[in-house]
Amino acid sequence: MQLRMTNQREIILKELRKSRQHLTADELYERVKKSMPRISLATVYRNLETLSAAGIITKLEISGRQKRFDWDVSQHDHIYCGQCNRVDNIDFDRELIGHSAIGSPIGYQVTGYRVEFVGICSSCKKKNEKTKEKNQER
Amino acid sequence: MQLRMTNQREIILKELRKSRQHLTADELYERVKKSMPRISLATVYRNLETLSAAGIITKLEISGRQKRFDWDVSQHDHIYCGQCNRVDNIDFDRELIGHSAIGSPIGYQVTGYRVEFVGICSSCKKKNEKTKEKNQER
DNA sequence: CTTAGTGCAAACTGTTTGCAGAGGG
DNA sequence: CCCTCTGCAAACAGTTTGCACTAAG
Repeated sequence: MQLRMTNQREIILKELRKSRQHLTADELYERVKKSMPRISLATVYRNLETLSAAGIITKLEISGRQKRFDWDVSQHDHIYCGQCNRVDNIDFDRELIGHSAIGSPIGYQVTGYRVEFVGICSSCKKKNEKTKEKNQER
Repeated sequence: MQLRMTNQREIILKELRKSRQHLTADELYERVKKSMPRISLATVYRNLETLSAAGIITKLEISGRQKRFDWDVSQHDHIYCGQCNRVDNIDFDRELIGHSAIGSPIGYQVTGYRVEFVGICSSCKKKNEKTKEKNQER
């Protein structure tokens, strides 16, 4: 099966890369629609699937309901905001987890692992402080 | 808001603990139905939510579509089979990941992290070997 | 030309919710 | 008795799919 570089595929890829973020399919759909109003959400889903299968982008397996897609194919870890679900990259020394660290995998053949950090992003932090102030006013 | 120990809640909890596994809501529903046929899936969902909010069980934030629930409340990490999505516990020295290991969290206040191992479970491994043999026969 | 890709609508999966009635404490 | 919990059905969110048509190579 060979890949064709269609117009929609090109725009999807361009928008994802331009965003420098970890977008969901529908976030990307909203952006792509601006330059290609008749594109369908299904096409966005299909292309994200195809592109990640081809290794051109990465599908993020992250806690939470929505899948996110990463224009950055190099291996790295993520942190997500427990409040707004925003995802960002995080520097983290993966070497720390050697295979020696793994105990009894009960018959599993371990093929990999993911480290996922949780936190509160700066904009939610600010939001919370404002809410707190408001509550104190009452 | 206080918790009532209803019949259905008790059975749900009992079945989850009895299973010694990391069940999804509908797997649990199937089991509970045997002793309480008129229970609804919504009740199972509601109770799993309530019980995990109360800290009596744990809701697993695991890659993949379905949520799973763990009768074991103590902190531990998991490994899941990339093929059948089965989830098991894994021994892993969490001390290895000190906060020192974390690089630039770009304004995040880090509250925690999850380590999730991926692999192929023993029964899928066997299944694969059999399939391979069959293919060689042809 | 051939066949991968598209838009649309409809299906599907996992989960949540509104409501009226049931039953724990 | 009160108020949380239940069963049911319907709604919901995110994603996938069948189909006839379009367009890339």
